[in-house]
Amino acid sequence: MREDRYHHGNLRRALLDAAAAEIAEKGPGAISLRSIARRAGVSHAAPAHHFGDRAGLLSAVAAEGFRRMDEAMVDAAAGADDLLTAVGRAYVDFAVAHPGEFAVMFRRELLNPGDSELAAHGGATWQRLVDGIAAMPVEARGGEPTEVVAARAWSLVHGLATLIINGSLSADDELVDRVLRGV
Amino acid sequence: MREDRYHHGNLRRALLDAAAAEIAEKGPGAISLRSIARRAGVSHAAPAHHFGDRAGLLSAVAAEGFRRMDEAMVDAAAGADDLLTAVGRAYVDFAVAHPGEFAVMFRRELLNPGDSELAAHGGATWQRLVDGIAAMPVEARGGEPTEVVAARAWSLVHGLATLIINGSLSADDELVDRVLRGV
DNA sequence: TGTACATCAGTGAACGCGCGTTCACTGATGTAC
DNA sequence: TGTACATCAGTGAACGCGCGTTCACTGATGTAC
Repeated sequence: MREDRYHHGNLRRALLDAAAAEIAEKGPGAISLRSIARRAGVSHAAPAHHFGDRAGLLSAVAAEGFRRMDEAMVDAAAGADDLLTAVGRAYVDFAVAHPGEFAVMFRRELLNPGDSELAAHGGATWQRLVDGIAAMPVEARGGEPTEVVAARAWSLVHGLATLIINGSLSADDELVDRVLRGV
Repeated sequence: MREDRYHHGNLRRALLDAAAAEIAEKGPGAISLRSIARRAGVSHAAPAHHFGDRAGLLSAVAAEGFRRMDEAMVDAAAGADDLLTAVGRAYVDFAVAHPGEFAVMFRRELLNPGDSELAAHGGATWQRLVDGIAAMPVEARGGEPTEVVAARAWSLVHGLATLIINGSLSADDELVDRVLRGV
């Protein structure tokens, strides 16, 4: 695909990638429509065609993040013997591998409240977690209610991912495994 | 204390409070030296006297956050029977009560790398956690190494606090308690 | 196969705005004598 | 107690810059005939 054509051909995709990379490098605050246009090598007005405004762009980044993370978790769950650990591991791995997306996925104040794609994907992940735990035998979850086990599992993986990304904890594979397994 | 004097008397304090409130409302990205000057009711150039620039202001907010959180955790530890839960609870409670400070404390890209006060306070909290766990009897931590237990405890409280603040989990007192206790 | 036309993606100049920074200043405070 | 002076905290006008947004435009593509 030529790079210097008038019609880019896949500009939306290129802008999303540029945005994720920029966020990963400098945080969501440093991003602007103009900065990602520069990064993608197009005119400063082009991003508005695809996303409308900053919130629209970030919402698209977040929605794609949810979609991909959900996908990774479903893949990890397929055929795993320790389901909760496998899915948790997929959560942490995705976040560490895609820090740009992860950095905006849970930042409501940066996103479009009405974005339907975002709402759909965001809710699905939590529901999948709750369903998985509800399906576990009662003794496997120490007799605790689903809600408590789910909140604890989510908190653990979310905190671990966050602390690794911001450099507070090392990304060491074995440490991650032991932290998740021991619960 | 008069409010309309030429010399404010406690402007640094007032600016820090204004910054924390503004961050809690709109996130760290929305903050500027000018916006907190407006909020504090002083001229737009005044904040530069105290903090130099944006990073200096946010570093001061973060440093004070660490100092206060550390204080709260020390208080909680005094005389608690279940030390880890009490300290973890203090961590979550502080974060939920001070979302503005918490939102910048772990965001290295927003802070001054060389800020000595910040470095001192940031390291102290983690060290206190590690020391506390190292002092626990081996059987109380399931024979796991201090490092793993500490990383898990930190991940859990950090994730729980983050998810409550961004609205993903409810701030319900009993849920928090059960999530922390059951580990 | 060719031609005409509608549609769409991206351009580039222009605008007004809030920002950080600079700088000469003014008002208040503290200290020396 | 009074006076002079240094220091410090905060002011307000001015600047250049990057931003989002608008808008008339141009170039490419797809479709009807």
